[in-house]
Amino acid sequence: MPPRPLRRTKLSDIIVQDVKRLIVAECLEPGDRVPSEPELIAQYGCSKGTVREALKALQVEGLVTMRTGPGGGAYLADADPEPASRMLRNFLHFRHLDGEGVYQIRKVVEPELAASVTGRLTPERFAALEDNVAECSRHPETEEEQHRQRILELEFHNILADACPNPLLAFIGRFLNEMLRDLVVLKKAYVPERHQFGDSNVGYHRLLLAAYREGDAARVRAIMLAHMHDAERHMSALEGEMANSFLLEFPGREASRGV
Amino acid sequence: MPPRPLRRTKLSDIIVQDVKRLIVAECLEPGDRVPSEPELIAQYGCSKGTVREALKALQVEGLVTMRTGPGGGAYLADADPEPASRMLRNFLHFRHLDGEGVYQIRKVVEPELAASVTGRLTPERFAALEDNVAECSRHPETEEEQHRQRILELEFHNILADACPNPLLAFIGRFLNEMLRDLVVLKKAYVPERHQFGDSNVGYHRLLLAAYREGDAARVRAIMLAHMHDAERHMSALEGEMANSFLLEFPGREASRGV
DNA sequence: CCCAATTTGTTCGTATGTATC
DNA sequence: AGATACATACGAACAAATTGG
Repeated sequence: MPPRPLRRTKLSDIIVQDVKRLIVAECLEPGDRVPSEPELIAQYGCSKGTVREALKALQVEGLVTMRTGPGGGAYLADADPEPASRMLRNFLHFRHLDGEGVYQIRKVVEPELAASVTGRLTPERFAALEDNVAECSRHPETEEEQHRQRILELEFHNILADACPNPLLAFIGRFLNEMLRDLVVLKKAYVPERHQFGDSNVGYHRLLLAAYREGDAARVRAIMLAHMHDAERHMSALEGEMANSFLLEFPGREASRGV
Repeated sequence: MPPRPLRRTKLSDIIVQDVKRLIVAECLEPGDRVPSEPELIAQYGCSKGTVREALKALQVEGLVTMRTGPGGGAYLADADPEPASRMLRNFLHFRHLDGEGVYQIRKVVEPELAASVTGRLTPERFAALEDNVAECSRHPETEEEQHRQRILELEFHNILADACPNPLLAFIGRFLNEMLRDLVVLKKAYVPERHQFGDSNVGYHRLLLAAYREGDAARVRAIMLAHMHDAERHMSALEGEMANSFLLEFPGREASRGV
């Protein structure tokens, strides 16, 4: 008989790993059922609290969602970049990443991303891009509206990311936009006289649309590169250091889902 | 008066958010104490299980580590890219990312990363790079050793990432290497006759070292770009589709910590 | 509309392992 | 070695949410 069970690895962690193995072994897809609380309790002969911790971990990792009621339980969540994005912000909270750092990456990523979606823009996305440009072209009446336009300008790049067939490249692009968005939102020392920044951005966006219509990937890449250099210049003139509170959720962040 | 307390958001999630707010408000750093189980129980007037779930969530997010015994409790973990990396793999498990996709990003990220560390390599890192090249130059006796050399070749790029002052750029570089590493580890259909791939890689690494010694960032960038194009060529000839089991932990993955 | 079944969410009490003093 | 403080784990119960009759 085993006098000491001697588990050095916590049981809940084992359950987490086993469920992950189950997911890949059974080729489960989003929406499929994974073992529920009672099932896991029976399978591992442990208490409710233990399996709840395991399910909580899977939940935080964005792999499952829990539903109450009959037919409820744990279900495989559909792929969501949010958990990865959140963890990456957690990580960066303890490092210092400034606007310069964001643009160092943006200058190489955005041109590649933009060029790669040439000829892949659906009419819907084209319309969304044109709507975005139109919305950003209006002269802002209030300072708040100007603020909103800045965020909308970033949405232009998110639409391009949505069209990008490379999921990792799209993720990186969206994440960079998110970083810049937080910076804009946080920026109290917002300088109104710099609305020429917005004009400059919209100008580049218009050039990009023209290049997309002609399907000229090389020109798209060149325009986007120039756009990034220009934006970096405006940005570095504006801000000192990027605010380091990536741990927090800001109002309106969840609004950037989809489109 | 409120007849129904009506918590629509789960209490454990509120605790998680509050603790995060506390971390940024108090400017806590890795190693600092965060409220322990009994403290949170008293503060929120809830049960153990609830605060345990909250702490579990913070643990999965890589923000805290738990210690037992007197003076134990929850402590702020030092910044670790692993949780973000894990979540990103979770996300990509449900998308399809192939070798081509990895190299699309690698071709723009690695040259930028490599160029940015020019003049920033400490003697220790220089020695590590030279050791790496020496180790990879030895003619592999067994197939297993050849396999190990491939992984070591990726380590060359990780050393460069360690020297990169941009934390996000470094993370992306390391993550791409991790993806390729999993591909190499998984690759059963490993083709031994392609050991010229290794020779090619080591050749580029030697050229990079020479350019670093001269502090020529432009040449570093050019060499790395050529290196990536060459590696992509070898890679795409080798593999069909990248294995999609990023959820799992592979043996030896934890060995990639540091250096 | 209510009632009943099902499943998660939460609480209390208790016991055990483990590290510190 | 013993006492303390903390996480870890178990079990039984109740509350809340959801579904279907």
